[in-house]
Amino acid sequence: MKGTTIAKVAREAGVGVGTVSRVLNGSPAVRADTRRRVLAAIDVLDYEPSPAARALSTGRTNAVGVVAPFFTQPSVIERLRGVSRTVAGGGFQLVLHDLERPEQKQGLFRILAAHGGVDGLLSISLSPTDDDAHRLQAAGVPIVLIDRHHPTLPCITIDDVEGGRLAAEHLLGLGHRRIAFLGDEEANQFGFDSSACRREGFEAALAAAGAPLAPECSLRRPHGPDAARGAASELLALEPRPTAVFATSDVQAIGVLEAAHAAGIAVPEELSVIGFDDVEAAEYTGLTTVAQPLDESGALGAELLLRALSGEAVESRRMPLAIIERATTARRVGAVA
Amino acid sequence: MKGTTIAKVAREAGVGVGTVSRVLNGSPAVRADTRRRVLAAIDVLDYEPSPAARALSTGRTNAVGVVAPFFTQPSVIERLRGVSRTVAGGGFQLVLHDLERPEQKQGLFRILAAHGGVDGLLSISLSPTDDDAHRLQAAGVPIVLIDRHHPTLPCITIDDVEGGRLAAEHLLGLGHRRIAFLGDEEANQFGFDSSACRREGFEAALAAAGAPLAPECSLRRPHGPDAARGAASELLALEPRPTAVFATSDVQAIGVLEAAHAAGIAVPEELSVIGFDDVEAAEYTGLTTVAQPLDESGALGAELLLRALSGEAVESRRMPLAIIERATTARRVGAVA
DNA sequence: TTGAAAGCGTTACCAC
DNA sequence: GTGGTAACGCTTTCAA
Repeated sequence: MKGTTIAKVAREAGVGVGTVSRVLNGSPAVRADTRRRVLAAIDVLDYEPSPAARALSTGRTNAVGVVAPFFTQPSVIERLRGVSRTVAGGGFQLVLHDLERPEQKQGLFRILAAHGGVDGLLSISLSPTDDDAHRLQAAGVPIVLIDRHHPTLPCITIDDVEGGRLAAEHLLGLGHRRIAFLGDEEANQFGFDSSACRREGFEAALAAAGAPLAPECSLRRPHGPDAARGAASELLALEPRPTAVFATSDVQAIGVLEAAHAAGIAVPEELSVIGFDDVEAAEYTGLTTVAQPLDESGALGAELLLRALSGEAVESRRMPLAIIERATTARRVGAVA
Repeated sequence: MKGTTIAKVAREAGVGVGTVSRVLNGSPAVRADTRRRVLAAIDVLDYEPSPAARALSTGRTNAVGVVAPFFTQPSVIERLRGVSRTVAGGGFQLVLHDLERPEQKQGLFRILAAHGGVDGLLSISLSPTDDDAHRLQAAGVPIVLIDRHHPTLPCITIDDVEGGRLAAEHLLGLGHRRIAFLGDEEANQFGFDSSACRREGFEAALAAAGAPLAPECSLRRPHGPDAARGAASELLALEPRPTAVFATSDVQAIGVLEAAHAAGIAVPEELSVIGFDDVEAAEYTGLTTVAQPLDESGALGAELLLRALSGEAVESRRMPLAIIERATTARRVGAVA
């Protein structure tokens, strides 16, 4: 019950508050029958300790903060699932900070770094400034980055360049030569650069195979299904029309699928489409994609943070990538096997 | 900086802690130039107040808890988006409690009800027990339910029965007579009953139109795409085959779409499919559905909670429903207009 | 093994 | 207007 304090419990049990505290915290230095009396009092009074008082006294909150551009990308949700499971499993609360606009990033880490808010931080797709990183370190607040590189902080990442290369090779292997690219705008205020890296790897592989990406076949648009649909329409109106498209996210790839459908272009017969991420919607839509372990990346990041919280040194990890071949890519008609 | 306390700021500014506190809390009772000195000291020392100390002193945490069966249903995510936006807008932190298994519900509300954790609670699709509800009230912790009815607590709901009726009427209006139903298992440990209510309204409307739901056409399965696919296959193997299916969630409806595709049955030409919720995937897949304002329900729930937190009395709200006609329903072949 | 008391960093009340 | 001080509820050290 609210209003029930450790002092009342102590009085009820006929012991000192120190003893109640020891029972609460599982200290072995309490005689068995004293413990029983205290437990009984706790039960009778329906006592629940105050997290605030505890936090003030110990300096630990038992909460970890998660900073994420929450709803911009479904992939974030899947990462969050892994984070949530692991954080809860470790007995921590999860304080979620959703960033919808880049300005909100300003000062967020700094506030979180200051004493009290959270014991540790998990940052999805977002990186603190150098200044914030120093602050966090000075404050002793560990942070783990997920889906973001950083020179000094522990990160859970993938090799985006390699991912682009994998997509290119898959398409190339199916005999495609005129291949289009659809990615995110590369100048963005959050500083996301995975789309750019994927493009790099993709372009390099294409060039190496003697089928360089034509400028008119390379589009970069704001992230989201609508922009993707529009961009895809442009791509499909090209002469000659590309026989395959690589989109740097499943969301965009699905936009391409829709545009193709609207234009009466059969996938994969007339157009192959490959995405990136392997979000749930990719399974729904039968999308071939470059899969990264989303849920696992969140879980691993959280696990690393938990370890850092218990004093262990942790280091960055790189997650594996794999092509999941579903129903949207096929051998180019007329291609030589 | 961690370690910087209000006392140090006071010393630096040459004032008492009370004055610093007043400045911090925007009290007008501070002379302008004193305020300036304090602000300067705060800046120099890079001071950030301790949430824990503040919480202990004021009894308020500035955090609201959100309890949700987080990842079982995509619809929850969309609700969460509205919640997050509104909660953050109100200057509160969002503490997320994901329930993956029903047992976890045990004790959760009770812990949250106790002093300290959060100032208020938002519960998505989940209801506290009567005992917990009393506890919350006794503790003065307001709670608002989203997507769940409750006799005494404020709720944001929809009329599920009406939703079922809408789906039936849409299909009936297109000339369908042999219509199938696919819903969730009605006995579940979370106590979800929206699927059952939708079925009720659906069945009633069908019966009223003289086209009662055939027993073999009514399937209830565990929620999720896989089970839905399986169930849909059964439905599609029926003789005579239903010409339309109502699934009580978009996730299940998408499973039906997949099964139809796999069986080579054309949608909507040979089979009409209507879902429920209008999640984002429904847009991707062109699914016709009974739409409920998911994001808005979260936002409204959070808004109500914020009001309750500021002492206002709040009352339940019912959200509107609407058929969104996309590409998966069509007039039955041979039906009389 | 236990009790008493000193913090932890705020806010809020009470004098001045 | 402003400074000092008593809470707030817990953990932890120090004695006993």
